Amino acid sequence: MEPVDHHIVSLVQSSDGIKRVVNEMDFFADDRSSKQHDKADDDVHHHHHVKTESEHHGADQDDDVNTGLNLLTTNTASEKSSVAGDGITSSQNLKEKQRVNQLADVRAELDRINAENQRLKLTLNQVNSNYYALQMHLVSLTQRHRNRIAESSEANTQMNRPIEEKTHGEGMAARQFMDLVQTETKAENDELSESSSEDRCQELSGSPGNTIVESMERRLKNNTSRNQREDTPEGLPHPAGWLSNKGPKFNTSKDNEQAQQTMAMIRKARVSVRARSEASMISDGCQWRKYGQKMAKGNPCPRAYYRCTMATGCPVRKQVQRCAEDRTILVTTYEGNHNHPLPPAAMAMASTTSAAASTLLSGSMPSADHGIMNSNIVPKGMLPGSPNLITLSASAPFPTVTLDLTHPPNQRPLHQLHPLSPNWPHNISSLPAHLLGHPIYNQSKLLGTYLSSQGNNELPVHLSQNQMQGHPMVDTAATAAAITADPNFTAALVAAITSIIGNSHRDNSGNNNSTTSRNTGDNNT
DNA sequence: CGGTTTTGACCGGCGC
DNA sequence: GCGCCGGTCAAAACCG
Repeated sequence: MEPVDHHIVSLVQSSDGIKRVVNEMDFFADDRSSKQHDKADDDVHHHHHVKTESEHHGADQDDDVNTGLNLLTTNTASEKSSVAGDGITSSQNLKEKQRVNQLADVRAELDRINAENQRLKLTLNQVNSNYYALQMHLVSLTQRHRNRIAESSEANTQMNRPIEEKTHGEGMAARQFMDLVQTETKAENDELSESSSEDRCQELSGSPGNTIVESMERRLKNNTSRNQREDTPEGLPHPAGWLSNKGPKFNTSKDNEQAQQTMAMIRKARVSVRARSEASMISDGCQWRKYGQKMAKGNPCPRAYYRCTMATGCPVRKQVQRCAEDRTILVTTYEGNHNHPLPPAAMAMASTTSAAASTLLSGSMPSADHGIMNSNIVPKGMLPGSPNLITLSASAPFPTVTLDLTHPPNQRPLHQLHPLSPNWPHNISSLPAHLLGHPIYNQSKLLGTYLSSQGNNELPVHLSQNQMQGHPMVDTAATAAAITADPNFTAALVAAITSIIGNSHRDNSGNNNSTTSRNTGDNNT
């Protein structure tokens, strides 16, 4: 909303006689220097300019102060007459200026409040989404845990019962939750012989952005079968204090059907990552082979098509294209599911994009009841002064979630991103919350170590440990914060992966991006 | 020599 | 039916 007045200023400053008024209206001078007059901003300015015109028109009803509008084109004879010909005294001009200023001030305040309102709505929506996702995961974990308890010996039952009982408590502590996750993770490892190897492989695989979908599908499946046995999972904490009542629950077959339809739709979803990079392609840990390049309409930069070559027949594709407006931004769009386990490097990247996909998943659930997804559920520009991290769009045949990692670092200092800070951004806190317990979630530890290895003391360290010790949402969000706050995220990620993973997993991980390695010159490592 | 990139051809969907 | 467009194929070129 700030560019509104900024634009007013720039417009009126080009005129004679109104310049002083304009300067007084420049409430947002701080933003001026940071704004780029790219196409997107031009659109915003144009949008607000309409309001500016009406604003000035309203002022014209009281006084003949119409000069600002005419500045858009040329100074007309009528304008000159209105300024010089009517003999308006300086005091009247001053009053007029004051009125205009007050009007602009009120409008700016109104815009600001509206933006704040939208932001709060978004926050509420994200919180509900996070709670819903956690609910899904918790139901799955608790049910499996209960099954194990029923099948285990009494000794094991005595060990597990406290954990189970804790899950019944209202407002289960995160520490307890993570204990459960740990127990369940161990249980899953023990159950490897029970579950098919393919399923396990799927659990460990997934292209960036779709692993969470796979996981959620299985959780949904588990939840479905369990709901057939019992309507109310005992392990699910009561909504009060933990879950939102608005969160969709698959307690009926209708809900399950709808949810599975949603899953089918989401399976086709794409995850787009926007990151500033000089490289021709960001390194995400997978091996890719370029199979085509086309000039897409509306973008002078060619679009490159890659397919995953880490395993024969892997259906995962990705498209890489530079942003037309800002060619320093590289847009990578992933599609499909890996049919092979991912190396840690790829999973670290997946933890980022899966967060976006999970947001797509959770955020689309309510509207999915109608089979329609709202386009741009998170509109761009929703958060004044802060970057847009996640954008959902269903305008395409398949829903697309965009994870934006392109915001400048000085726009949101890292110290403001500390989880304990009151300035903790709500939009970031909505990120990968329900990666908890997901296999890729554990890779956050790697990512946190990567980031800390880059010498940035402000970045969260030992994320996984902290998450295991009772701050799952906060520190997972800190991971995303660290990612998004780092303008050179790709470089940091690649360097860290190379330094840490490369030693022990040199064979199948690290900077194994053939395309990137070939384009070493433009890789920002 | 094997894997990858390049690049024109080809295909299918979609709108007019 | 035709053209446009996005996506893919595949042969040739390229590279280590």
